Amino acid sequence: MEKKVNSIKDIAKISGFSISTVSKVINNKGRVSEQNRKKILQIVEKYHYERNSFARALRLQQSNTIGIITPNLNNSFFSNLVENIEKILFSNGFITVICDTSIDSKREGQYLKKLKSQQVDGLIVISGSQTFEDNQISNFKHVVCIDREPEDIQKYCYVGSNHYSGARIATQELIKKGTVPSLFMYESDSSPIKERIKGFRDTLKENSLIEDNLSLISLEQTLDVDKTRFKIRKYLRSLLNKRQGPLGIFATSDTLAVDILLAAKSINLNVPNDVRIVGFDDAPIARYCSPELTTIRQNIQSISEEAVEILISSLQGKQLKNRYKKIEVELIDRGTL
Amino acid sequence: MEKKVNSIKDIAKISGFSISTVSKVINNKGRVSEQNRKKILQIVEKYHYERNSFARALRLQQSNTIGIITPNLNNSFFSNLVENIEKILFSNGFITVICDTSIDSKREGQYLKKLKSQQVDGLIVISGSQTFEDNQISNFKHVVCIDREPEDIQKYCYVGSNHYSGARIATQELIKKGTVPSLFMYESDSSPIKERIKGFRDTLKENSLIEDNLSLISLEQTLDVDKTRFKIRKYLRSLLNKRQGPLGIFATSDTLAVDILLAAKSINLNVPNDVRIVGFDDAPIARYCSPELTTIRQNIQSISEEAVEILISSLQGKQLKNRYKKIEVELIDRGTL
DNA sequence: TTGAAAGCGCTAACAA
DNA sequence: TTGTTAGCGCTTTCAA
Repeated sequence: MEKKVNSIKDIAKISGFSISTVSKVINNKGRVSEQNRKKILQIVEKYHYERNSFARALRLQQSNTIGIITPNLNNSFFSNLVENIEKILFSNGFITVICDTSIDSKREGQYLKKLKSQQVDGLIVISGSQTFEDNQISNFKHVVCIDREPEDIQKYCYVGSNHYSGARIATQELIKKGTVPSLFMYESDSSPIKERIKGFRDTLKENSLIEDNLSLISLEQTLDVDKTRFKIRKYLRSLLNKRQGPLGIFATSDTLAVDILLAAKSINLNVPNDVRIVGFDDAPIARYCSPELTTIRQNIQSISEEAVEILISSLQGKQLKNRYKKIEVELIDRGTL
Repeated sequence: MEKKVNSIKDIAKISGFSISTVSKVINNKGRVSEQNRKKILQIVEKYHYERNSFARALRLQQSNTIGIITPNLNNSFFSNLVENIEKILFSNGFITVICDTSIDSKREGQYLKKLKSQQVDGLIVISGSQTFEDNQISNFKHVVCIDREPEDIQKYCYVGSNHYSGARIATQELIKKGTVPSLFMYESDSSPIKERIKGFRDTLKENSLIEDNLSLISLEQTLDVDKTRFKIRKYLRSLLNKRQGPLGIFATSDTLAVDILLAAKSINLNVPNDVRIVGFDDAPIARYCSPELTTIRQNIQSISEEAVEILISSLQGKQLKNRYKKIEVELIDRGTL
């Protein structure tokens, strides 16, 4: 039987050429006579030689590996993003290491450390901490942040949806339908949420609508489903007392929107007659409720593509014309408006 | 400013010890005086030194990397599994490379190749092809399959839910509620589906219920949501004609179950009065419909833990007592039964 | 207890 | 056009 071949040295020995000649052939670099190239290639084939990527990475000081930091994979927005990015990177010859931090900055730190020692070539950070532990992230030369803007926006590249415009569209539509909209959100001071709040407020103002204590409703993120819906019902009742005509609600996520929808139904409110709802994301769940959810769609495909493009440009040392990119969103009008 | 430290050599220089002493400290191996150990550790800390894993992998001929092959990340069952496994592996010191095949065996092949040249130590295959291209998977010494049983069950380790028992429970409950159950499924000949069908049929038989042409309803997987629901409505109407009393439906996934729920509502059928439904998985969506879905919960946590445990044992060369493990499922009774 | 040095497989600068 | 060789950062054997 053919003996095990695992190094370029073995190939060199078998073929009778030197290591460097073989290396040139394998990497299609430098000049080797056509004849010898073929000979060597044949032997490579025959013995199923595969170059050792560690030795290569060690030598080249680059790994062809990209790290993705994600808060979790339970959320369809994140998992979709990760899925897309991973595919695009793979087709560009990169291996992806996915790090699920569970929104735990300690874990995030551990991952960053590991990624460092893995010497990833670049980093994609989805909705990461605003500021990183020990500023560990500055250890990485090529970083693209997605969704949540990093504090030091000069330093890192960024791609995200135009949350401001999304919020404006949603709010405007709700007003058009004759409601005085409220915004329902989970407690958060992330940049996307801030932008949405701003878009919401600006639109209210432009329409000469006055904010009151029921305009912005902020729910604790820790609550379980039942408690969340219980709270929502309470708010809905208050709103019913205070507002004329149908209620208008802009929810900052589709899951929250569906929670509201379900809460409304449970107190015999009809959607959209009594309550009009616009969500955010266009998550799969938007089509799995009844009526189907009207929502602002984030273009995950574009976000992924842009992020990878920027990252690869950065990796190639290209001058980046666009370090900061906002992707447009779109109203998907279904049954809750 | 502290100058950049990236090798054990730097640490050696700074600390005044030799490379090998530093190495011993870092790896907690060999004997080093307590005093010096502390000194070195301090410097390691201070300079945020992380050892280069390529050099290590090259030297040790092992990567501490595990590959996960998954059909996709859109499905909460898979993404949950991946998330859990990744976490457990990470806490065991492994890096995970996640490969999303989109159920495309060509992509699967490419990934397997890449993983091979990355020299992953082991492989976890979630719901992979029954048989692999070119039998590439036999290139890997340590493989654990999850969910879908590999053809050559002798060769690979396996962990999955007890689908048979899950189907039996669901069917039995439906019968208890006075229905003559039908099973709704997507076309598939994967082992989990086969087992569920068998469980369903066996339970029917034991209850002296005769199968007819509406007992097993198989939907094309390619259909979009609207078409799927359209078909479901058709089947529902046929069932209404043929069956006495409330309809009983066991759906092989929660998404499908919710499709059925929505289709039923859209033709003014009340759930659970007119139609009783049991799903499978206990996906998040089960709590985002109304009424909330009664379903068979797969214990993703246990599956993940078992799979990793088996993989690690295999990696450590331990004799495996259990190469084939079925995890029990559980009925979660909510509002659709 | 500590250190010197070989060598994992690779690439690339340089020599022939 | 081809070959020799240094060295990437690490672990480990063996000597001091």
